[in-house]
Amino acid sequence: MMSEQSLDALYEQTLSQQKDLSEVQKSVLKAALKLFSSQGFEATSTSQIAQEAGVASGSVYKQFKNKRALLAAVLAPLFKGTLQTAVEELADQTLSRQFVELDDFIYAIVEDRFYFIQNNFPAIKLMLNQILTNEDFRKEVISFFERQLEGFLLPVIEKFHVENKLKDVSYAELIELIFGTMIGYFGKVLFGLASPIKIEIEQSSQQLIRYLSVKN
Amino acid sequence: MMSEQSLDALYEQTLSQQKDLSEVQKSVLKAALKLFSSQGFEATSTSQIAQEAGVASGSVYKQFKNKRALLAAVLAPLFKGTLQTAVEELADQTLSRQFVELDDFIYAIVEDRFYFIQNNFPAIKLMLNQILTNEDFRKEVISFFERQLEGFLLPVIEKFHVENKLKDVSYAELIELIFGTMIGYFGKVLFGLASPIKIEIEQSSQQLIRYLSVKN
Amino acid sequence: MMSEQSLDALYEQTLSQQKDLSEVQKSVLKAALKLFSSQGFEATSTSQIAQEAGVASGSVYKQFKNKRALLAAVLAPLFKGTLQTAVEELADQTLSRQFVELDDFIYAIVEDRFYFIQNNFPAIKLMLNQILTNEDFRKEVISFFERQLEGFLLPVIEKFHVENKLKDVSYAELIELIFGTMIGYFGKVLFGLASPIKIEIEQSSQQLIRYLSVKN
Amino acid sequence: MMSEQSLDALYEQTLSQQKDLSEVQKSVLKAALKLFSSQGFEATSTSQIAQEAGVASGSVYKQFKNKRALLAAVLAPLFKGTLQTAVEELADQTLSRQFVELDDFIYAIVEDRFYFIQNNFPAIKLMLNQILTNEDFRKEVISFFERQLEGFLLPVIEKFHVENKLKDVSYAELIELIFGTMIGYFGKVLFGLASPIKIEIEQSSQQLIRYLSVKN
DNA sequence: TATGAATGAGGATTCATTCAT
DNA sequence: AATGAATGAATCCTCATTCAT
Repeated sequence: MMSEQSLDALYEQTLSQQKDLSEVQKSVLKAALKLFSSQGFEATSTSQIAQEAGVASGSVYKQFKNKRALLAAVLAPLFKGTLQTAVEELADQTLSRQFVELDDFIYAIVEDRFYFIQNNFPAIKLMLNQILTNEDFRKEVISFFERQLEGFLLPVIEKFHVENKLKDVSYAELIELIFGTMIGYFGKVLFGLASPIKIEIEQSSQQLIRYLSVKN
Repeated sequence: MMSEQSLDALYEQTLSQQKDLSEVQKSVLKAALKLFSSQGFEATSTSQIAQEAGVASGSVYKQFKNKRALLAAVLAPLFKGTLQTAVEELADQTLSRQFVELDDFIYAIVEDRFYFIQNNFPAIKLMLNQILTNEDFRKEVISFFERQLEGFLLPVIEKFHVENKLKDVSYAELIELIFGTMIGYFGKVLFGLASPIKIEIEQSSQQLIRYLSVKN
Repeated sequence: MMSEQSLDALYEQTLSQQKDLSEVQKSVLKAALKLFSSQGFEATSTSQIAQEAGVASGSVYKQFKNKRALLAAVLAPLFKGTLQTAVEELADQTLSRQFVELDDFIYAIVEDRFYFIQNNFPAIKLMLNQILTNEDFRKEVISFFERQLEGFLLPVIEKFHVENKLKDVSYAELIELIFGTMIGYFGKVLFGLASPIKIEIEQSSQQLIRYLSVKN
Repeated sequence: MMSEQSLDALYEQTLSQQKDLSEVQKSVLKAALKLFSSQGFEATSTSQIAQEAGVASGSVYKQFKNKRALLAAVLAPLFKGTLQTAVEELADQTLSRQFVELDDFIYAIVEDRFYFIQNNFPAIKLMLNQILTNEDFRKEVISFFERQLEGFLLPVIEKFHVENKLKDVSYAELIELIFGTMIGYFGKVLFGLASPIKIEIEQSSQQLIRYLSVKN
């Protein structure tokens, strides 16, 4: 089961909560995400965004001070609002399910994150693009991930360690494993090398389980 | 030991062999790599490149028809010349060493590729940047990797399969594992999460060995 | 009497009919005609045009894709619209007047064309400039002239031949005579050697009459 | 600028330069004439000329101070040398032949000038191009023609007037007739409308004779 | 002397941004 | 509010010209 709402859906929520964003502005954000993601930020012109959104070029500047602010508006909710929400949802959900078995927990994480990647591919691509060319943004993303993951991963790990179900891997090692798995899946999708998602989830979670579970 | 020469080194070689590239043009290429990699292609102006290279703006266009051709000149040798050479060197070397043990082979690959990533980080970052916003380039990279890896991986895998040292994993699975490992390391370096390279090599190769060796 | 409206006048009409051409763009066209004509196409910079038109340099490109398109916009109506209209007007007029005498017909043509040349000197100069350095343009002009002249000259010639008022000159010979007369007048204006236009018309038409009329 | 120096000054310069013009420089002049004439002055680059001439780009500047001076060098001899010589030759020849008949004189002039036009078409085209876009150059050409023609035409005209063989046309009218005939022929060649030159000479001279000779 | 690499001013063109309607 | 014409700074690129070799 995909626990993850698509970013677009969560986003829609976020946007409706912002009463000062008109339908027009929402369509601008949507157009900006699409074009920034596929062409890159610099290679996308504001008039192109306006055209894609079906509005006048001047209208882009009604809510967004400039092109940079539009980029921020496209990205900021991604992990200032949406991603955070998504992670919290995951945490709540995983905890609420009271995972008894490590295997189930690992599978749940992988499933959840892979669907997240699949559903939010354009936004993630755009984020990566920015990460590659913006030092400050890169740092912000890092600190965000660290804070988010730490908050919900540590208690669960502690639990499985205590129950002697998890091999003796450090927290850092664990982060790297999860991180590497996600990046690996993203890369495979990017390069068109990915199998159907269910198979990918199966393989990746099995791989992690083999590596992490004391049963192996 | 690291068999990999840094791209810069191999590049330097390639450049010296190209008698039609002046010192000025070499410095232009160097400046272009640096700036394209750190800022992105679109966000880098040719005059900025000229300034970084310490030449006049017009000189950028002496050997390179236009900005795009300069990008190609920065990237093309990366995997049309250098990377190919590097891969061949690895193949020669691994075969020549007549690896008896799978563990040694895995370790050698990981070591070799991790050093390659470390030494050529800017160029790889730039390549990734292009991959994210250029469909054709993405396809070229894919086909390149496929051709290169197939050529030197298949025989070795066959050998270890025959010797019953390698678990029953498909070629595709193997590729994904290696691919994922490399992307994972690149991502960690990108995010500043990487441990010292020797430790990373140790951990990643151990992980792969545990997953691939029949001994486990 | 001058039957010919000046190209500028006819042009103005054409422009007003084009609702998508703003006042700014009309002034750009006017400035372009003036400068292209006096300095040549290549020697005129777009910023010079903008300055002459009293607009920003970027505004030149609002309606005209590029400098070449601006040249086309300046020239195309000249003989794609206006000249054609002018020729048709002449044809209508000459036929409607039901010229009884060859002398009157010749005089009417010369008068009409000379006024046309006088009133559209800059545009014709520009056209000539392009003819000298653009093979394709030259061919287009030739085919245009041939089509236009044939359509309205042949019937009239036939009439006068039948009436035995016109000497036995071929159509080609006639074209050359008219052509040569017009070129001759243009050249004299260009070199500042022309007498007042009424005298020029008188002389040139008399010359043609002497050469063509059976009465001589 | 061409117009800065008088044609006379240019002529002197050119002459002295042309004595020590190497084969290389002659080929540069040839290339410049060819390219300027076919593409126009502005549209022709000096490196293109160098390539056409088979020399290094810097070599173009060895004898010619700049591109403008090269244009001058290409054009100046055209009418300070060739045309002048031609006119003088014509004068000598016509006088030496002691033309008894006006018809022969007219035929000789037409024949001479038409061949001149045919043989020097590229240079004339280039000259015309300059005339169209350079006010000063235009004026100089006019005064040159006037001076040249006056010198050798007036005596002959006087002769035929005295002999009562020439109709009562003014000198100005005569100039215009000759001028118009030449321009007409040039235009016809330019537009590809010219018949074989012998026929053109025949027709044009007959036309002039009919108009000028008292016998008609 | 001849070369052609290097220069940098200048030109075409784009595009983020503003503002009058 | 929405529009889109107008702006002009910035960018890519060319090319006349210079100069060290």
